[in-house]
Amino acid sequence: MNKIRVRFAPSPTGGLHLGGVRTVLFNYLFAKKHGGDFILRIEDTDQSRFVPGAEQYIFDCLAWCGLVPDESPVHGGPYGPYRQSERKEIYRTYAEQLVSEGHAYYAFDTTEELDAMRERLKEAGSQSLQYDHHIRMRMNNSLRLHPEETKALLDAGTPYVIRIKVDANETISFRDMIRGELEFDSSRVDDKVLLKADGMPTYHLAVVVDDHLMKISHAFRGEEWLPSAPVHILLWKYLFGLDAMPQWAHFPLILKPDGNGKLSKRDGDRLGFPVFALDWKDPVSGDITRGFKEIGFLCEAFVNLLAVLGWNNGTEQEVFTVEELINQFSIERVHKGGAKFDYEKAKWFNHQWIQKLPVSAYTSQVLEILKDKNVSVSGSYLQQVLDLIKDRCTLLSDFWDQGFFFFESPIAYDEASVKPKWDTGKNNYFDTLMNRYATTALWYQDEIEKVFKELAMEQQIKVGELQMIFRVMLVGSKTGPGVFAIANTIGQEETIKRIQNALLVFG
RNA sequence: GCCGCGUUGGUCAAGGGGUUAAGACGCCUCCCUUUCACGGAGGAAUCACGGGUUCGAAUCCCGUACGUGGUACCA
Repeated sequence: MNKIRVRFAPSPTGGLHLGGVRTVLFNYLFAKKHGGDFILRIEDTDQSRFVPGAEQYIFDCLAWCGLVPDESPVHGGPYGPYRQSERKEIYRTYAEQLVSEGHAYYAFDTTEELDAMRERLKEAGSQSLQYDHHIRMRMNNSLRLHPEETKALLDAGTPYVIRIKVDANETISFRDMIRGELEFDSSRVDDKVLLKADGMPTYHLAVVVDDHLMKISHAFRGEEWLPSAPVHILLWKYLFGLDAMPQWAHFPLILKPDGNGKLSKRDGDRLGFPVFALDWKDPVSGDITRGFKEIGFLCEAFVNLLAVLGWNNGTEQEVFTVEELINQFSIERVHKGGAKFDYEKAKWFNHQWIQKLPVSAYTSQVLEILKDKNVSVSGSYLQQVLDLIKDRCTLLSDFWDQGFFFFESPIAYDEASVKPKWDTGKNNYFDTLMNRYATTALWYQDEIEKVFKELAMEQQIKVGELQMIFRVMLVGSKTGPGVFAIANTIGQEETIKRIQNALLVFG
């Protein structure tokens, strides 16, 4: 058996969204599981849609996810170039070969003529508006024209495209690793353009040629490609033989959470969640679309949640490391039906990974968040804080909301909770507590709590109420981890200072 | 319109002729915590519909409905 080789072939037209990254992931997992190669090929054949920076962005996304290609325009490899625009001349050769073998033809129809043709078909009540065997003999192409006419047109430099000639009444069948045997009636397949007037190939020609030249063994892509698969099968048959054809699999779509349809960037904006892996800045409008990374996702969680969107291993396991995924992945267990994206579940995965990983794994990322808040702390102090509050964090950005009071004194107090409980007794208690804490020799959690409770007992005040007030003094609100753990972490001096500050407000 | 693909709780889903139809997210209740979370224990909620085949159908077959993708010199 030949070496397993798979490819992901995006076009650099904008941000890389969930569905794209999942396609990468499934390709990657399949390759790694079988000791194969994962190739990244840039499909930049549509010059009108080229977006500067989009290619680099794709590499950045892959790098963040840890899905590094074995071969690509930047990683190199023996089958380059890996950018289709740099392979332009290769495709023409194959297109011409198809023409000379009678499987394709030159078509000189202008855009206007094409529009007129569709208009006529529509008026005639035709159910299909395709350029196919029904109408091709009425169009301006080398099938209908005399060879001399065609030659004259060609010699005159008339713009033309090359179209595949799909014969009617043939059954085109192939096996999809996810969906099983699939059959199409060639009569319904149109004469797709293979080579455009600008000399660039369309996707249809380019995938087949490149998959062959790059020795791709398994061709996986999104379900949106299923309807054009017959064209690709035909091309394989005419060009390289069906025996050489890779095995196919078409992944289900990722759908929007509400309503219906394919998940798009717009849905994320509308519903308030990211759909891109990384922040994407539109080079024209300058608009920034937030990415999973910047919103506070760990790459481990992102990969994990994508993996189980349309795949599972048949057990109850949901949290997987990449190694586990590589080990257990199988195309056959990928679903046929599309899945609606659920952001709540996505966040749950991130929470799981924040708990699963040692805090040292993301300390530096939290440090970045703190830097934005103009807070600088030592790594060891931060690590201590992180361990205390990670349970309550779903996104990395939550570490600020859940732990800001470890880095700065409260600026406002939940007075509504404290006022009703406040009296001279409480005032006296905290005044004394301050002094006791000032003389506490060993500052650690149990001791802090012991001093606190002993004083409460002496003054015969209920500990519960005092604890709540103490918490508000240290934090500003009634939230956070154990109050004595907080006091222990922020330290003796700071604890006393905060009591003092609060006394000024409540007293 | 035509062609393709799909359809198990609100969502992700296991199960592929006999099950009390797993589990997870979310939701609700309770416990824990004199805070808020986390955690723990429960709960509500499902085989799209109609016909077959079969002793028996979520599971196999056929229709229908619904959804979705394609129908470009875009990928």
